[in-house]
Amino acid sequence: MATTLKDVAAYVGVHPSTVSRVLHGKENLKISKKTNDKILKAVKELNYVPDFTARALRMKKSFTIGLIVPDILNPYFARIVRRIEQLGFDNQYTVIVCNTEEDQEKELLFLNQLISRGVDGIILAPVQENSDHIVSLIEKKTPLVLIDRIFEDIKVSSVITNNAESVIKAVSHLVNLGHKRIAFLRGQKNIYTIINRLDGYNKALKKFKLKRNTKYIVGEGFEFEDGYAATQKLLELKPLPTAIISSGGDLVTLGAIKAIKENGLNIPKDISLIAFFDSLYAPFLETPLTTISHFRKRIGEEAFNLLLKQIESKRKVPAKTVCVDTKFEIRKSTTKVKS
Amino acid sequence: MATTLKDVAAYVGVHPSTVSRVLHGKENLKISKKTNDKILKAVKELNYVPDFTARALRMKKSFTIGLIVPDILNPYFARIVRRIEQLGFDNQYTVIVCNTEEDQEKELLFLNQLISRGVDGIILAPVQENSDHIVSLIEKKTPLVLIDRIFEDIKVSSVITNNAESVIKAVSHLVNLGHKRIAFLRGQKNIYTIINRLDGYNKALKKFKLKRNTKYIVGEGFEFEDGYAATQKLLELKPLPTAIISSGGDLVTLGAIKAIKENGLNIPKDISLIAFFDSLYAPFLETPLTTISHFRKRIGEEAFNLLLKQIESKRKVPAKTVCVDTKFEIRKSTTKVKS
DNA sequence: CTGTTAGCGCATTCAT
DNA sequence: ATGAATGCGCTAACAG
Repeated sequence: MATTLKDVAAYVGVHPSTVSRVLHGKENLKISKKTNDKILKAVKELNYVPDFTARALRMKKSFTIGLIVPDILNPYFARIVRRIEQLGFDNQYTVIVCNTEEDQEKELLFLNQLISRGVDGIILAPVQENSDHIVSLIEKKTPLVLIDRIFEDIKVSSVITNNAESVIKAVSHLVNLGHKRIAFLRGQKNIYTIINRLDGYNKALKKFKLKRNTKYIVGEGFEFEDGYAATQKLLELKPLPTAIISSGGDLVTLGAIKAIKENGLNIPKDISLIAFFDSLYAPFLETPLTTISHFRKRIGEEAFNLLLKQIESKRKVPAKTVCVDTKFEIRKSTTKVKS
Repeated sequence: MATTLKDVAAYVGVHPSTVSRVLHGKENLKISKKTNDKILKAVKELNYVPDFTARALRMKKSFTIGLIVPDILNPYFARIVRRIEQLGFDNQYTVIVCNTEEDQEKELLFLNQLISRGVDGIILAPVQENSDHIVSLIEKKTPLVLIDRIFEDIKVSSVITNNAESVIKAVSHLVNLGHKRIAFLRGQKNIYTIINRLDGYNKALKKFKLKRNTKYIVGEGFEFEDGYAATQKLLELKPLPTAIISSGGDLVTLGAIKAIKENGLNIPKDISLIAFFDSLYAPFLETPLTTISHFRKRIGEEAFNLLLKQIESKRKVPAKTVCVDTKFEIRKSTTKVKS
């Protein structure tokens, strides 16, 4: 049995409430130095640790936040999660991380679990098949911050990245190298991020007056195998694309690389590759990758701060969307088009 | 305000305790189907979600476990964490993940935080500078499982891997390729895992009658830069080693690769490399790596099960140490020694 | 079968 | 400056 407030109080010979007051000591005006010291000493001696559960129940504040992401194995989310945990630690918040694996049902389950545990707020990268539960969360005034993926018709604080612009920059780079047939490996479908990247792709085609070939847009999933399969399909096409932009993240890109290699093609000699890629392995790959990467720590920080503001402010904080830039790094996977 | 048991009870016209019973329905023998249904219906209608905090306080059981690892960005731990979270989810436990960053003080802080939050048990990959807090944890009978790193003089359930044997296998492979000057890039010092790997290295040298050169044993840290610096030092040595075994994990190995490249050396032509490496990028690197990797999911499972057994058993469960095998995969980073 | 009572450990309001 | 009383939401022991 752990020692409680009551134990400490009995030990010193005061009332539990006095001990409680000393421990929080907002207005020290109201406690005699003598008992204060005695209590502090007793706390040490008895090795008293406050019971967070009881406190949470009483104060209706758990000093816990929930963080729901698709998958912590994804280096993109891993880094964001790490940063948020760090900031949580610094600010006395515990963070509970949940992995949806892009499963909408799990997201809902986790959300309820977190609510039931009385978290003070939630940071969520939603699966985006459905948004009803998110709306109802907002209605209940649960502090909430969306990352990466937002619903354009729902007003809520969020942190996103400038996906469209990143792709335009990438296409521009390829165009400068003489590429005209640029394929787009979408990765997952129907996700805000991907939709925007695709949007950037389309805009770029228009801007640089390139012909749009629907067959050059492939990919439905976010796993290694999805990238592999989609790229396979791509490489069976008649006029082969001379470049691919992989927007599905690290795993999808790895799958794409495997497919390209298996088709006896060389990166970048036969085909150039630009990828949304966040792991630090990019420079060490067989062909060091030209990448679009994220300032992941920054994203974590923005999200945490946005949430903390909501939690700690008594009044409703107006929704705010922060957009974080991406980083374009040219390495060896892009080169001039074969003439 | 969320709806409570009381609200539901009032709505139906029964006593709160009845609602509670229905919701847990152990022995349904004791509740009339009629009220049961009425209550269930009310729960739905009022969208009642039980308050975990209150329940935890009352039952002295939080359905939460703590998981403390050095760093979730490390693919080794990331996968283990993911698996444990998954199993937690399946078993109705929430898991709180903490990253020590190899900081002993942080470990202690996290431990106290977890205790204070009333976790039902803890899985810990300790920093291993100190073990007092772990001993006192055991004395308090907190269910505990150590992973990866254990203290030989402390009896507690744990999951480890057969480090020494893995290295012997690696050395054997190199010896078969004709290598005689094999260096050992330790990575971090004074960690159970590393000590054992080094031990395996020494045993292997003896077994294969290779001369031991203290200068061939380098490395003190677990970061990219540590691997880079240690390898630099190694490559300044007079008779260059013909092979390196990197025992410091993914980041250290990446650092080593960078150093080797910068010295104008080729893997494996000039120098062979075997690494403890767990990310799935290994086959995609410039030189696909010959690796010793872990069955990380398995490790997570063993740890979780060991913990769950302790948590759910009423009587003390005898400490048990599970050893999980490693996987040796030969790729392109090892070859016959130059003659 | 169901209501009553009690209390987990704490913070807080009201006394004094 | 401190004690007493109350209750957060829930479960469990005991009645009936």
